[in-house]
Amino acid sequence: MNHEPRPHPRRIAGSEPSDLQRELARKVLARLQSECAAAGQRLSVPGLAREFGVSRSPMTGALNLLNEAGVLRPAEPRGLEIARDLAEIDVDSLLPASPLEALYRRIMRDRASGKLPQEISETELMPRYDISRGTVRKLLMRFSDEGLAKRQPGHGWRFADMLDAETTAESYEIRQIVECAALTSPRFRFDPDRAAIIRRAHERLRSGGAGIDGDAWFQVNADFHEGLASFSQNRFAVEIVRQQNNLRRMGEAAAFEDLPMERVRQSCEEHLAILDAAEAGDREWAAALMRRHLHGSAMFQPPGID
Amino acid sequence: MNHEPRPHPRRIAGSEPSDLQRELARKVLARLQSECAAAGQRLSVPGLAREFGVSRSPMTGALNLLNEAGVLRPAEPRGLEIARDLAEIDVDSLLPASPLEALYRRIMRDRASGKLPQEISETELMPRYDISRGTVRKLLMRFSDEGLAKRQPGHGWRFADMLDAETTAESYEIRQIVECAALTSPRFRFDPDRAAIIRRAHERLRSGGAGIDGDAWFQVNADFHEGLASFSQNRFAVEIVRQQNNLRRMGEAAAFEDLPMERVRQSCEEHLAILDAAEAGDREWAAALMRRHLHGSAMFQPPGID
DNA sequence: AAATGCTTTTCATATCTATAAAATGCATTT
DNA sequence: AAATGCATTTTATAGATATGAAAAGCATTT
Repeated sequence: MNHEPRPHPRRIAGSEPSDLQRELARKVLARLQSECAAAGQRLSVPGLAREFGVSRSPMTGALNLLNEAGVLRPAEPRGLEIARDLAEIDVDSLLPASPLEALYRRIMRDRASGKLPQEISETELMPRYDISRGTVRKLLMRFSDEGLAKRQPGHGWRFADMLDAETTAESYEIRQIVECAALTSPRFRFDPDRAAIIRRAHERLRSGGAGIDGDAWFQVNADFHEGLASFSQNRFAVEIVRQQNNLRRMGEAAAFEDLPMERVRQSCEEHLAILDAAEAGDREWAAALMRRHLHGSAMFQPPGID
Repeated sequence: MNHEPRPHPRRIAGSEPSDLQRELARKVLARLQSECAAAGQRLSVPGLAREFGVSRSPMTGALNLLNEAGVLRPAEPRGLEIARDLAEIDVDSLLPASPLEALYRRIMRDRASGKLPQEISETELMPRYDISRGTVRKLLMRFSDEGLAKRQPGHGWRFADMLDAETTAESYEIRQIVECAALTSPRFRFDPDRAAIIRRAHERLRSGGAGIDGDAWFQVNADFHEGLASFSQNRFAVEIVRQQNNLRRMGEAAAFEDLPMERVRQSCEEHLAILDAAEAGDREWAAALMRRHLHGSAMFQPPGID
């Protein structure tokens, strides 16, 4: 046990950042984009740390990462500020997902496509993806958090049901129930700022800019449904919508087919109409539209188009 | 590394059974009670194992435990059968909960009563309850499974909000939405067997037999709501009701006050009326009663009385 | 007062081996 | 055909240490 000064604890430029720092960097960038933040704006580490529920250390690392990537630049007399226009940046190519995140998605795809069985043991996964038990645990815990897997009583884990027609029908039913009720809840309160962000995302998509892949559409879609649910001021409603989104994400991971652009555009229109009705205070009408929207989507397999 | 014969892998009578085996034994006993199973009935290990989702090994251990406790006896020419009348048996005193289970409840109580903060680290819990890190993880994972705690991005865990008036109101709102919708779902299918079990439990409670503590009432109550939700044939509805029950269990763990017997009796009546309406096929009426039932309960603090 | 940059402290992960327990297989019985 | 009892294999937990990362404190700057 020696007491020599240890190496500098902060991340050295060029060394590998932690998974958390990478993910934070991606989230911060995405958030700045959705806010349409402009070059020159300074960023507050404590503020962002609070917003994302972490301490200053990893957030400092995340901003350094963005600095190295050229998104931010040192500000005078200190701190960091936005270095350039963010609208054109594609988050995924500038800051690839962390290895852990990539693995997570890979496993999800493998499960969705049937390459992984519904029930599986940790030791089965270790050699398969060449990872340690700890990593397996971390990944499975994340699946568990998102309601996509459960630990079985004795040994092993079990992925959630999905894909099959029955589960899909039940999913649409519960979404219809909860989302429509959220719209007509007495505690409903429309949040214009959030609505504006949702609208902007839809319009960008509708106008057919670059990078409209399935993932992008899925995210816009999920944000719409989650956002509307959040207007009900009921955290459980939001939780339910979020979990349903996760489930659908898993189902969709299987379908690699390109999405029918026409359907996407129509869904966008429907979303915007619902948003308009909600903003105008005509919540019964918004709920009716939502019911129809979800009902219409349910008719089309595979899930993911709504 | 030697190759001498290892000790017998099956549990030796008198040695400590595993947590899983204890919990299985308790569940099997409870299930036999609710079925009003009679002395002399033989038990099938493979059948029970399948029913509870485990392999034969732990189920064999669980039945041996019940044998040692005098609930079962060896049958001719082999196997085990019920040894005596089960109606009078109090599960908790005959087969105390496993140490892990006891710890789980203790932590829940401590959290509910404010002895534990909402945010907490694993290392804080280790010395506090004198347990290893592994045990802490297992317990926290269970809290997480039941929606009562979440891992935070960086370090530490965070228990779910509860108790405060706002969360309670949101909880009642979502229950009203989901449970009433479940009753009027087009896929609703009444299950007479399950209903009979629920009825029996209520009647036992109403007639004021021995051992009517808060826990017993809570369980009957939870089974009622979960059972009715299950008639909707929608697994997500059941999941939601279950999670809400877990939340309320946590909230209730704080309130040690004795329950007002009059309120319990009234709730029983309301439950039975809802069940009757559902059985008679008058589901709109059942939903109306349910709405009123949940609304009435919401007026009374603390939660737990419904 | 609030943010920054750095330091110190606390916390959790990685990795290993030993061991306990659950899952599975199989011959045998009914 | 299905259940039992026993044997074997597979799977996960326990315990302990080294190490890396996040949280928290503090002086300094604006």
